[in-house]
Amino acid sequence: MQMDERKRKILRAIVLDYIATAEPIGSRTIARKFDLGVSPATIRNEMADLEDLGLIEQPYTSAGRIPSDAGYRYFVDCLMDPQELSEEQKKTIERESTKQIHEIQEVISHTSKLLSELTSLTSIVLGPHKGKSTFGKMHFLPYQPGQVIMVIVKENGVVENHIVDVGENLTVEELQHVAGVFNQKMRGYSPGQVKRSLLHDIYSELSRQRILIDNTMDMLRTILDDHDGDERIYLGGTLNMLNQPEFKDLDKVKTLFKVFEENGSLKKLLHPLHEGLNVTIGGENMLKEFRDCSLISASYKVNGITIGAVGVLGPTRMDYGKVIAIVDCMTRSLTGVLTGRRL
Amino acid sequence: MQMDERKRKILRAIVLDYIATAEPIGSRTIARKFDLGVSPATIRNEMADLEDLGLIEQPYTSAGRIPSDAGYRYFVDCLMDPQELSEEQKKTIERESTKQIHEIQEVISHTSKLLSELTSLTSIVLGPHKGKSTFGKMHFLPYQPGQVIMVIVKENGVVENHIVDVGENLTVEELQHVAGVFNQKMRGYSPGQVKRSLLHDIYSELSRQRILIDNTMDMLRTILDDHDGDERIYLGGTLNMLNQPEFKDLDKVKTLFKVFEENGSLKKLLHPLHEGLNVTIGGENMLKEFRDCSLISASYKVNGITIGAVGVLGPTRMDYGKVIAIVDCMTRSLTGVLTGRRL
DNA sequence: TGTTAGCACTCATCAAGTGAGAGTGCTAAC
DNA sequence: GTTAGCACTCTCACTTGATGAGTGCTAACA
Repeated sequence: MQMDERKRKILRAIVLDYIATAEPIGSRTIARKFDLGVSPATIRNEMADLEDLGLIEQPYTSAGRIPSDAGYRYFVDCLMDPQELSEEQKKTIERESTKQIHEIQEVISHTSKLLSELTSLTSIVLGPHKGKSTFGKMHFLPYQPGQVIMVIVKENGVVENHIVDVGENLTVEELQHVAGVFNQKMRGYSPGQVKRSLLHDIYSELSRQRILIDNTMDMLRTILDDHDGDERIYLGGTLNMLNQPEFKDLDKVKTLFKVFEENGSLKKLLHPLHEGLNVTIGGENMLKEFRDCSLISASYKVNGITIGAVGVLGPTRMDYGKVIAIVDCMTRSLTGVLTGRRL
Repeated sequence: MQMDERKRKILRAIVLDYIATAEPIGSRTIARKFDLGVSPATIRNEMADLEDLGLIEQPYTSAGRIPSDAGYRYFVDCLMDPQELSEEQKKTIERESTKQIHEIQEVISHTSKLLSELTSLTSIVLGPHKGKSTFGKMHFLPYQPGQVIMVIVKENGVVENHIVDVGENLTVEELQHVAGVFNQKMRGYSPGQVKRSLLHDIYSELSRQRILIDNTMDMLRTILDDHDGDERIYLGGTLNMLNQPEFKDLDKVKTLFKVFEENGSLKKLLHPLHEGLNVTIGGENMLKEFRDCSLISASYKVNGITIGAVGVLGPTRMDYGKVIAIVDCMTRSLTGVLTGRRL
């Protein structure tokens, strides 16, 4: 059995109506709402075929039909008219995106908020990963008696500072000497890679400042080995999920929000995606908790290099056309805002 | 009508049983479960009195009774036996509190997590406010061509760093000169307080570095005027609320979580509290969304000065004795961990 | 041969009704 | 002052029946 034009029209009608109403749709309703020029009986026959093809299903005997995952997939791939955002919406995105250009974190979190507001769904944004977290350069600055500020510049350009206990008061020259040795020996390494010999070198060159060295190495370990610090997950509009009729069941809400809470799995969800825009429908999803959800995601770039991703999560019954258009526009805008900017 | 010993016993029984079962409790059940030595009928008479006193109420005619807000209040103030944590629990708190002593943020967020786990309720922790965010000292460090790292030490000891565009390449000496002027003129001021005259001084002393000055002042404004940066709210175990029978209604969950999302109101909730431990029951609460909730909160100190607060939020029907003991122990432990430490 | 009308059948949903159970207030006896 | 007894109330869970939407099948139709 093959899909013909009429089957396609009927499937399209079912998907569109179900997206709009969240109610199973019957042959009669299709005939009434969509002008296909055939009677409900004919539509019934076609629907039986569509069910055999696995594109639609019945929640229970003698209810209307709803699209299956495969049905949504067919719809997204073949039936959907590509949707354009209105000029007004585009302008909103442009305006909002360029509003907070101060810190990159603000840009990202603002993006997340905007996405969830525009779609009335949940947005998941994977913050920029910033290249390898290896040692670049170090400075010491005076702080309090017995303590100094250690400023670390990582090789990817990220700057962090921490307070380090010195042990006893050291002179500016001594501090500069210590920093100099670190800078000379450690560039490009992570503490895990620092070989015994190297550490030995540092110790032997700097005998008196043992406490400082130990504390500094401790600090470096926590700073540089902390891979979670980069790539933060930003969630927006999680509450929107509660408005979806598919989540009027408390247990579903619980399992869903549990996933939101531990964002490790969310990272996995967004990570392995291909370049450009992806649509993941229902069971195609890696997380079983998201079996009833679809994810529209896309990667964003800085200076041509993919460094993060944004996604919109909603029930499988979502307005794919609209959401895809919004996500697409958003990543373009984000890429535009970020390009030419130092992270 | 006065409270006598028997009335107290009955009220206590009602509160305890309702806390445990979440079901209205009748005279017969009280007589059976609690050994008061009187018959259900007598208890009924006493319950009628307690209802007249406003301490208990009936959800509907001929259901059992449940405590009113006033009933809980009486229970907490007069009837509750002060509860001690088991040695094991105390040890857990001690051990967990001292585990993450690295960053103060980690200590706080860990506290929040621990609190919600121990109570199976929602924890709200108000992070430390760090005194006045006024200018303390500034350093410049080399970064990229045309950019420098500006390190700001605020008067409260907080250190932050930001990248500043220099305009053109300046020498280390020039940078030090700029920093020196800032350090001399601005200590103790917030940018809002910087008078025109002072700014004029800085400009006139540093003619060539106009771009650097402008960018630096911009940065300072955002860094020092950002009051929200301090006093972050940490939430833990929000999902625990979903396990409470009083929140099996989705609409309640929605309004509750809406409050969690915008943490401005949460700050208000914790802020105006007195020193030491507070119990806020049901309608006593400032937020109408929390009318069905009680909040056990306490402030914590560093070196004798109150700098933040922790709270546990649950349904009015919560185990006050246990939660109070936990919150109390927790703030003590937190105070202990933080005391002697620089923020 | 594809399309349509008719019809019997299925199933969820809703409203009304019913009985059990828990609890109360009142009264009268102890 | 306390208690037993009793009529009464109200919720809850369950049943029942009507309704309506929708289906699949069959036979007639173009």
